[in-house]
Amino acid sequence: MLKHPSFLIIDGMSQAYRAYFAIRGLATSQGLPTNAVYGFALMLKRVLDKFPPEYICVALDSAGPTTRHAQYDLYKATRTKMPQDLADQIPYIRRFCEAMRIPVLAFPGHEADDIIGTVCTAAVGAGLYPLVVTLDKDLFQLVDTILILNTSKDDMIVDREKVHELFGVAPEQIPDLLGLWGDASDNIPGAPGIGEKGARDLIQKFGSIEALLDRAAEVTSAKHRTSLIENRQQIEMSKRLVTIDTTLPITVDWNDLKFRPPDRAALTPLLRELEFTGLIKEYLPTEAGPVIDVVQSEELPEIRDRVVFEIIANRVSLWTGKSPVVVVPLDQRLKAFFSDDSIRKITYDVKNSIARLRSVGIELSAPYDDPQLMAYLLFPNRGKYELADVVFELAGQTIDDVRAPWIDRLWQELEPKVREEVSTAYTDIELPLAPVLAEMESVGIRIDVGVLERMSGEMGKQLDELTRHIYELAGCDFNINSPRQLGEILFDKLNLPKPRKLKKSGQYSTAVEVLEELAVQYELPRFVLEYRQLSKFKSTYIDVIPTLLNPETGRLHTTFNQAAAATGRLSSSDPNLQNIPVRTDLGKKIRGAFIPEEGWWFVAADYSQVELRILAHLSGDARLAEAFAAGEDIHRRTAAEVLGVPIEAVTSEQRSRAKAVNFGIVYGQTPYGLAQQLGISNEEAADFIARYFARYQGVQNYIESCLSLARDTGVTRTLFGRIRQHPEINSRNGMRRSMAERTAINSPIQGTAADIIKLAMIRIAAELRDRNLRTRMVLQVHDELIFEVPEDELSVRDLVRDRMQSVVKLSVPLTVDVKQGRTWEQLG
DNA sequence: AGCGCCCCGTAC
DNA sequence: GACGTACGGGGCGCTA
Repeated sequence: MLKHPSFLIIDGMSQAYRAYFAIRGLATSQGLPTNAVYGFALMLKRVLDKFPPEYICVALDSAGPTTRHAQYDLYKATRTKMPQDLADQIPYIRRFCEAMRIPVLAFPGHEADDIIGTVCTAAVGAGLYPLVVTLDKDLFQLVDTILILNTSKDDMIVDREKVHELFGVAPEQIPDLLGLWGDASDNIPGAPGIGEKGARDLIQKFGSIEALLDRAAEVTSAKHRTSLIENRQQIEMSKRLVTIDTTLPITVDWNDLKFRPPDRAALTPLLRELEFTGLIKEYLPTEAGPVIDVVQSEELPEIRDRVVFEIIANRVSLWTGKSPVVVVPLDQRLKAFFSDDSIRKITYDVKNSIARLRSVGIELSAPYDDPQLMAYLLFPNRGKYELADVVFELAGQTIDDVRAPWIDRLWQELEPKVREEVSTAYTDIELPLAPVLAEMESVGIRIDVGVLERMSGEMGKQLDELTRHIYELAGCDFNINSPRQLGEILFDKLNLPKPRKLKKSGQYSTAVEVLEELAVQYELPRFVLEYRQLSKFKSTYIDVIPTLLNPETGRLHTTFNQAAAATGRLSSSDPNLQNIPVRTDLGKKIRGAFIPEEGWWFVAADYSQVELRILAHLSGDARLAEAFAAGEDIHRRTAAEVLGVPIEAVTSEQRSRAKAVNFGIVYGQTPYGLAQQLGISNEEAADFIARYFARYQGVQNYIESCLSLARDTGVTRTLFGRIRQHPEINSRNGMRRSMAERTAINSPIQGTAADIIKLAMIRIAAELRDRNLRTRMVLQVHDELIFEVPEDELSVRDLVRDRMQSVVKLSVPLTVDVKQGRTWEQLG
């Protein structure tokens, strides 16, 4: 990813500050505070190891007023003075840089930002690629000229796309954004009443502060419009203040900035003086050889039958079982290695590795293994499967930058267990699914951004209006988004009938059931309910999705998390496309923004009642199986059975109650839960459930045997052997025990459904490929697959239905409904 | 400022 | 307390 020759610039002040606050209490035995120097040195080592540059410098502020103070006498006026024990460490940071032979650039009257801007501009002119280590938002305006490395965010590299993702605007619009937003730490006022969100919306719409001020009359929010008109000069000045000057009168001799090895004679005593004994080893290794060699791929060391690989940025780390870890560029020369079927390739997070390899035209060939998927299958309750977490849990070790040997160690430990415990789920489901998911993520889904933008504008207006009404009815302004403030207004100020209090916070609940009940009688909660829905949809979907689009293709690329849900389901994030609204009209409108390629179709195929069918299969309940075999409306049939009425006589009310019971059974429902759901008494609910079990005794017996097995073994399994532990199944704490019982009932059912659709995805993906079809799978929503299909391939509807239905043979039929449409909405 | 927890709400 | 699985936004307190 990084281009060479690279030029590394450390924003010394921001790094010193960060280290100072992040590390507390570090000092030498003499009492000299060293936390900032230490943090700085640690950061530098990490950065140099990971991104060894050709040129390097550190930029520092100088004491005294700068050109910005001349423009604005209150510049940084509110900033508290640098703490003395940090100021005392700055000379040591300078000495440290000197010993490292890294030039320090600082010029009286000029800020580090402007120095960085000027030097980087010159560097680009000299054919270098600057990488700036900083936390300062201002510098993001230079991205493209530079890349930014954020060491406190897992070494995130910020490029143009990332700036867009973080701020919603292009790098060159950052001064406009900050000019409106202001910057409290530098005492830059910005536009009063316009915060981060407001500023972003306005800049996205108008492009720049100049255009915005010219066309202020077009601004829809009255608050924003007034602020813009009244504070014109202040806003223009704010923009000037946050704009980085790239034209300082500095000349750079690139020979001085060449990256050189440290001056050992100076560095050793300095590190001793600072008592950084650990760092002496890091910076001045005495061991025979380096741990990491950078070599060309022709020089790969002798390979054994398995090789661990990891791809970071544009480098591939390879580990063959003994030092060194070899680091090679990610390019076509590795093709032979990755397609060699005599080598077992081991990588952590194989979906990601496959995607990275495909980006350079390499396909990962079997055999391969992924200890992350192994850990997920063996311990699905963990929730997090970052390498560091898993190593810590399994080996109790804290890992460092050299990760490949840890991956190997995990593989050695987990591989036999996986083969013993969850072989089918691993070999036949998760491993072959990874390349399918990688492909789906890379394909993405097309978005009609105009639909969302129009909705956003309209909803913004409605929200402004609702806000006005709500404030009026409340008799004061407050934050409607704050459940606490809302609760106080409704129940303390206005004395509406008080609801239950929440268990963790003791606050009044303002959940939808509570507000709906109040809404029968009062106006305010009605408005709040409307506000809630608008604001939820706008902030979660409508305003977020456009910021996540690939700017070149206009497509949206979610991440399908393969090691996340304890039951074996996938999850989706950034954005979560598995919870796009579907029920309300507004939700449908959002789905209308998801579109296939011009002239193509969406085809959706969903399993009908898959969890109840699985329950029928797993339980062997004859009555339930019979209903499915007969192709009956299952909820209607349940109502008829439970209420003892003919199926034709079931009312829609009765059917909907039966539906709630059917769902409840799958979730391990209690009478109380059902009563809440249906608004009936606990006794009625208990009676309903009892009648259900009397009619469906196979289901009752299944649940009992499932619990009994869980109590004995501590685990449950799906039809394909996917395991889940239930450690609290025998807990003496009743609440925890009940929770464990519910998960023990639900997991085999939900997990089997997950296994089935995953198998179908693998089969369908293989078939689409083998038949050279252009149709592509774009989404999975637990029991539904969505495809993007060219007009002349619409016959894949039959293929998809058939493969989904036949992927596993159950004692009841699996049926799949297929629909097609020109938007996602039309698939509903 | 960044993180984690809480409340709330969306999906299946 | 009270029906399973997720993700995520905003509020808010804590910490650094």
